[in-house]
Amino acid sequence: MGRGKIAIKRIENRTNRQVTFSKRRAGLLKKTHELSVLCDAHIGLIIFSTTGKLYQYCTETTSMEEIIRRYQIATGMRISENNVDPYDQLLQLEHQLENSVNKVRARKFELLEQQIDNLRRKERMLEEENEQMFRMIKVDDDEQGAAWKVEEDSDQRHHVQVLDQFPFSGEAQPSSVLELAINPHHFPQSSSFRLQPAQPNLQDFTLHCPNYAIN
Amino acid sequence: MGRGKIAIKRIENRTNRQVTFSKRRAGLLKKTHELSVLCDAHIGLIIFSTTGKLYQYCTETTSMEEIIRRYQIATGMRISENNVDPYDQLLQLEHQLENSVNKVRARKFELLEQQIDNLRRKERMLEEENEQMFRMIKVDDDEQGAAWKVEEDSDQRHHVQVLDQFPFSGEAQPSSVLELAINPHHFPQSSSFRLQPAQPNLQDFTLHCPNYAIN
DNA sequence: AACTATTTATAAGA
DNA sequence: TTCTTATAAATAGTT
Repeated sequence: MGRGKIAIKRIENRTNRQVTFSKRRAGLLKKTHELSVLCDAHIGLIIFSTTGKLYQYCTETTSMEEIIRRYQIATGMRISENNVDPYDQLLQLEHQLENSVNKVRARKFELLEQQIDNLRRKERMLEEENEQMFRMIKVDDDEQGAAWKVEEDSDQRHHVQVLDQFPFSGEAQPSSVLELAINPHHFPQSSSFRLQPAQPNLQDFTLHCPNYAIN
Repeated sequence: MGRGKIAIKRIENRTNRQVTFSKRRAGLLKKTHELSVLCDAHIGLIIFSTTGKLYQYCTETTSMEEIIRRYQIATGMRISENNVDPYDQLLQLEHQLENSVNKVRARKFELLEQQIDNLRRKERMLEEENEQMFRMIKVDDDEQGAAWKVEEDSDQRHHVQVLDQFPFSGEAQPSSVLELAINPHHFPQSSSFRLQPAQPNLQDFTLHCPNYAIN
């Protein structure tokens, strides 16, 4: 329609394209409006020019938001599929943060459990030590008049020192909380306390002092 | 354009309207496509018929999602304004769940801290008890030949029993994890262990056995 | 932006 | 619906 017929393909002449865009855009908006009014249809038309400028038409009795919402419902379009730039980036960031927080939490929990384990072990040790001493006292009571001798070169408070040196794994805190997420094995299990040092000492002590007396 | 001219107002004749809708809809889609191709524009066209049927056109090199996203960015259309029904409900649910999870986590952490506190207290008690007994043995060693007498009616293992009875606050588990969020004071602090029972017993024991001897 | 020859769209009828 | 066709409308190229 015009002085000549044109093929439907991109107009390479810049000015020509711009002019045609203006004319046809107006025509399209007019026809959109006519269809909307004549046929009582809800129409949304969004046009972005090559330069990025926005032109739109929307049926009077509704809004573009309403039409988009209806469109999304009708097509089952997922919320995340639009707003990719600002929303998806936030979503990704959220996931990353969540991931980090979970790692921190897991590590924190691990440390607490280690602490509890260490305390439990220490407790058991102290109880056994305690009981052994009570047994010693009891035996002495039974074997009236018997006595023992503490070797002078043995350190009577060795057991206390051992406990004080107790290298509680997990009780030392990492310099930064973020390290927990970055290096979840900040405190390797191999550095955990081992029971051996304390018990043999107590055993030794007991073996070397087999006899004692209470008056 | 046609045999006669028509006014741009809703076509009341149902059949006529339907026919016009079909014809003009096709024309609009064609013209939309032509504008898009000729002028290299990004166009999205959404049409809902009176009966609610969806027709759409979208420039080939893009997607309706992309156009809607661009439109939302260009107009500053807020995300929450569309998808109010399904999205906001999910958002609220998410917030509620998050809130509950945080309460559960807080309560869990509280329980762990209580456990650690209890173990610490028990540890301190055992160490003191232990040290006292060592002091007794040491004194005996210094006062060579001296002896003590354990009263037969006192329970030598009382200290162990006290520890076994230790009512660790927080170690009993609530029946359901959800209870933690609902009732954060499931285990009141008032039911926590108190130190008094153990120490006096040991003091008593020590006082009653001031003298002992080691051979 | 206005003009206008032509093409295209479509209203009404079949 | 679809086809036909007279006619209205749109618009390409020109000014």
